[in-house]
Amino acid sequence: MKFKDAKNKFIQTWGALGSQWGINKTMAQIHALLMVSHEAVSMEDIMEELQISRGNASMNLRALMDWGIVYKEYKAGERREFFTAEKDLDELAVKISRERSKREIKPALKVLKEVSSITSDNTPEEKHFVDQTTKLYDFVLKADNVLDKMTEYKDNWLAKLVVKIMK
Amino acid sequence: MKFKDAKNKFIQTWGALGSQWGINKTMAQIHALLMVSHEAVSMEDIMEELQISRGNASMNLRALMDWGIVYKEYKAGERREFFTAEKDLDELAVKISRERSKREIKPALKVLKEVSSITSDNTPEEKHFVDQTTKLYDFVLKADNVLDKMTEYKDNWLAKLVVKIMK
DNA sequence: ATAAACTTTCATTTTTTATTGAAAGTTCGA
DNA sequence: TCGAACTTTCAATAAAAAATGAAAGTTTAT
Repeated sequence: MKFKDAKNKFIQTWGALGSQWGINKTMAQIHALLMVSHEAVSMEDIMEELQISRGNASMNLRALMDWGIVYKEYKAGERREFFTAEKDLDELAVKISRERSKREIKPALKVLKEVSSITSDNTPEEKHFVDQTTKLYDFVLKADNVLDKMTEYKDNWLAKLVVKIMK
Repeated sequence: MKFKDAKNKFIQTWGALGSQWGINKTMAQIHALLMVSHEAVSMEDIMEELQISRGNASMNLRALMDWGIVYKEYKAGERREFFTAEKDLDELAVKISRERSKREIKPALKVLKEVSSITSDNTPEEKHFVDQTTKLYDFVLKADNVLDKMTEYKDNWLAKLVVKIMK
């Protein structure tokens, strides 16, 4: 396979993977493109390479920057802006985890806590509801914490996590 | 909050969370409904409770069964089928992880391996591409394995994982 | 073997989500 | 302070995904 084909295949695959995980295809593709780009890329070049409109490029770049995984870069003597992706994969994992936790998990936890706190009439149905949502709350909270620690400690996560949990 | 409201809120929230993670809303809602249902529920009741069509219910129940997290149940003397969800959250996590790995991660890994194996002309651009995709392959492979072990060992995952990795 | 009771399928329609592109906004140099 | 070079916004449009519902399929009791 030639470089150009490989690059394209990578971008397409990353885009498809993104969709399956609730990230829009173009956003994932831009990210893919920047990840494997040696140097910062201009918006014009992103539009050209991915065959997308200016507005689409602008909005998705903004979203990626909001996620903290793409950065603007300025080149001396150049008016336009260039973009690079976070290329350190540990760092990338940390940022994605943090954002998803903040945006999705934490709000879900809040609701779980709320709904599991109804004062039950103690019909078997209600008891089961309270029991199940309470378990779910505990489970999600625990998972969220583990993920938080794992990413916080990066490479070292296993050792440090053991210490943290043991003590 | 009353039971009915709490139940509804839970179903809506679970559905929204599903969408954000690439699972269709109705599928997640049916799953939510079954999770907090004391007893197995008929298709008719699911349709009624979620206000969805027969076709929709049928297709999403099928999908949930394909994921291995919803089961058919037959009641003595009843013609129609009833459905229940996997309620053990560890088991649920295992099944979801396994399926996502099989359906999404493994195919992505295959592509990553493929594109990182191009014979580079050694332009800096190509070198960076190969380098980055190789790192990504290693990273995803490692993450996939950790998740696999974590879910395989369930409760005990930390202790066993330490043993596994140490030796 | 038939029909009632139920489920699945899938072409069509609806809803949701993403994209476009042109107008408005911004920044910078002269 | 003007205008060129660039970016952002957002109403309109397009594309993708999900839902409908009626016909076809299946199962079971008689």
